[in-house]
Amino acid sequence: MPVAKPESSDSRVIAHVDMDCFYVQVEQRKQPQLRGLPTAVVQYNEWKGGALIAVSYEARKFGVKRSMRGEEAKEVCPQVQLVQVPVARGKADLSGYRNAGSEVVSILARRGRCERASIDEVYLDLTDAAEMMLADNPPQGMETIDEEALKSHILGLNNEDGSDVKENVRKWIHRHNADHRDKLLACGILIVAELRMQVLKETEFTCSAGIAHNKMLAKLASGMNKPAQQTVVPFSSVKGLLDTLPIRKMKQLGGKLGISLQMDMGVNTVGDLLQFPEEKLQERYGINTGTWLWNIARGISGEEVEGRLLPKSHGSGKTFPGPRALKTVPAVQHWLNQLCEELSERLCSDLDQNKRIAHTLTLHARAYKSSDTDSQKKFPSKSCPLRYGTAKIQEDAFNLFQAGLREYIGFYGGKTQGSHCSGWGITSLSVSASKIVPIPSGTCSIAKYFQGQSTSHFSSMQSSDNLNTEATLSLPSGSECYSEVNLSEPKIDFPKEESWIKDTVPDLDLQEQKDLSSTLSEKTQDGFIQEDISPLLLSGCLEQNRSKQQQDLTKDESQFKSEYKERKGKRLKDKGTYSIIELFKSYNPNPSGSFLSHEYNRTVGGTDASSSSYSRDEEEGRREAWGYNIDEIDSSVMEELPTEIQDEIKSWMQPHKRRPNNMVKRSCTISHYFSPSKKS
DNA sequence: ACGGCTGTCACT
DNA sequence: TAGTGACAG
Repeated sequence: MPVAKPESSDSRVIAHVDMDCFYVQVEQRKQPQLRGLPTAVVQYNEWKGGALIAVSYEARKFGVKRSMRGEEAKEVCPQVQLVQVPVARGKADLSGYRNAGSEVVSILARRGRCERASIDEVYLDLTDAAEMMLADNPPQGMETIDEEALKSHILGLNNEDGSDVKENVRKWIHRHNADHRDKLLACGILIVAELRMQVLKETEFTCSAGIAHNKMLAKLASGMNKPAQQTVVPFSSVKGLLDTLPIRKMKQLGGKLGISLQMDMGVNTVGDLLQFPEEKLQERYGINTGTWLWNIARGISGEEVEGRLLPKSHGSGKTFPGPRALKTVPAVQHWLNQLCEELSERLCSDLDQNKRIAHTLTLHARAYKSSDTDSQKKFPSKSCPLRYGTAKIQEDAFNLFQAGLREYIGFYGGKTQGSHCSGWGITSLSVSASKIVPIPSGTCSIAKYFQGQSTSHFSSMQSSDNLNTEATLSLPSGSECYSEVNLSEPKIDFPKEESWIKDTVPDLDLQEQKDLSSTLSEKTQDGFIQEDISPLLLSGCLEQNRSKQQQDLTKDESQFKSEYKERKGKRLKDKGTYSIIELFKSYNPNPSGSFLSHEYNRTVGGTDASSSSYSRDEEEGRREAWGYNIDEIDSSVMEELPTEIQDEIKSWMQPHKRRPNNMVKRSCTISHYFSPSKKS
């Protein structure tokens, strides 16, 4: 359910940039001969020509639509060029599109806070850039306005018949008597036009954009004139825009909530919403959503543009529709292995390129169960701490699947009362990695400190310091080491054939069932420290990049594990006497240089800030990734450190400023421009 | 037999 | 928390 956020200001300049039929453009850049031709991107060509997932504007003119099959598209447009999505490991591989999206983001992030909203959409907060332009070189004083900016669409601008549209736009941008908000938007027009031209020049991709005072309106506007155009929503046009806008066109109202508004409340346009008092909406839809609805009816949306250039999770999944459903455990395992391979690859790239580590692995599946009492039961999602390394991810994912399957099948091991074997089938599988946090980069002074005071012992092991600090200081709570307990659990050996349930799943009594299905969650509640496993996790990824002679490390892993456990216990017990310095000195699981050494050099070299690929907020996230409350660090430990380092640690530990979830505030700055009764 | 594959967010 | 569901493109 949507939630209302207070609006920080009603004169922000927010842009929403939306790539035009992005997948098509990516394919056309690969194959320039396709440019200008009606083109569509399809995935899985086997069945009815595959499903269309992107359609060029040329093809749309012929009536080709997304959600058509390739064959249908050929019927309405015989000359349509169908390009297949790349396939890897037997599944669609979207990495080319993801990477292309990153190219775009890195350009758009140049002028202000930038939020990657999806693979092909971005929000920008250009308020500061616009204010600066207004102060230094306001559009009102410019002699010429860029051609691309003049092609903008300005909602509410009176274009009488025969009038020169561009000339009207030029006048609007040049107006001296405009209010502050419109002048800011005028700056936004110029900035966004420039950014879009940059994108075109550097990536060959066109995009469309909306420019307004908040995200909701910007998003609405970006879709109004496509492709390759931009649309502006001046403050004064908001009411007129929303009045007749079909309610389902609003973001978040395209689903059940929108239907309910229509069916239950008779609301067909956003304007229709205005007649309902806030209390009525809250009564029907809850306090948060009620206020949110009341706000959006008035064009109020306080959502901030989050500075985030990178995704918060990675996933890899595949569906197995109908007859293709997976019916044996080995078949599931095979596909899980493929999915995990892809996921692992992406996690390693993320670690390599962005210095981020994912902490949670989740398995999702959909299943059907014929001949059973509750066949609509959902296959449960399961998650566990994520260990790096393809084989480990595969192993963990498979265990999650088995845990889910046991729960899904239920107490009787798949047998119904009539001792009839119940068939199950898996119709979709996906694995995802979440809780991705940056490896703290703030270790600069710590690294210097130890480099300075240590002997050869330390200097030869610089690269692992990063890991160690991360490992020992991070987030409390979570599991000790999932791998040690859960993975050594007895596993069921499945036969290759379909009837394994009948043949091999032992009949378990109630208590056993309970134990099995709750194993995963129980093991994570032991009060140990999640990041204790980090170096182990990482060693999995390191393995892949490491040369042979470095592998001696791996064989010491179990020893390292138990030492680690000891130390951790000690730390928890002897809180007052344990030294942070001891922690730093004692772990050196990776004596040779790893890929992390380059990160180390970068930060120590002091050139990090300029070369960082993080947005400002992500840099903050890096510091916050430690997630420690300063109070939780024993003062005697802190005192051992030089003040310089104490200060740095304190700076990472600053608590989040966060509003409680149910705090609903409303800005009336916009609302008082609307007439509805007492509310303003 | 399904739109497939991703991704985010809020609720409980 | 972990797990679920809604929504989007």
